[in-house]
Amino acid sequence: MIESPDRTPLPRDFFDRPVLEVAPELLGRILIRLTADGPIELRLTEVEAYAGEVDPGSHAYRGRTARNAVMFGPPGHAYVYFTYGMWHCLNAVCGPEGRASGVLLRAGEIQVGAELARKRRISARNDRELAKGPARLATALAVGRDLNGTDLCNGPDSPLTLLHGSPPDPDQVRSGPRTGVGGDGAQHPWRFWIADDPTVSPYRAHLPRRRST
DNA sequence: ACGCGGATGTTCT
DNA sequence: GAACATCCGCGTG
Repeated sequence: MIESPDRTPLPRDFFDRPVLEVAPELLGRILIRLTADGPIELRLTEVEAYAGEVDPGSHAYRGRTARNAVMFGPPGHAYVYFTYGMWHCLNAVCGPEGRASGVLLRAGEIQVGAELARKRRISARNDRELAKGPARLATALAVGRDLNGTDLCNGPDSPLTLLHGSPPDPDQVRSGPRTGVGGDGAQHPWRFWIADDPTVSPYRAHLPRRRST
């Protein structure tokens, strides 16, 4: 028997908990993005936890700024940031309010609207690569800074919503060091993914870039 | 398969 | 002025 996925939205209470509890439980959840051309739905397969002001890897480590303000607000909202001059990444803010923690949504499987995602991800060589990586995920789902602060718990009429979906068996959840995080934030195994899932992005260690001229 | 450098612009020191 | 929660294309093996 296959149980059909639960298509009700995750309640705010789900996010209003310590981020290390929430992050692994986001695996298997359904992210719905409503675009003008139609809906895109993605099943989350890889996430990373960022623990706020106590976490050297977090954008909130040095306190509140204009960019990270949403992380300091109520849980269950989208924190979208722009990086490397080209890319956007999407987080789900967790609780309690003021803790400035969040979960980076790193990868997933596009289940609905793949034809829409392909238009934005021309370089993807197959559908498994459409959302294999945090910036690819945001690109595939047309997530930009305009969605920063969006309430993820509003229901399916919202531009961005997280549904209960079908969490994997706990035996299938893996964890390891976060990708692209260096320094004192590198050691914690705060990256979570579904075992053997082909849409999970490859691990890359943090590389200090040599400065060019 | 894997490693490297360039792209690009916002944010913070 | 440097770093950046990244990705892509091209080189080598």
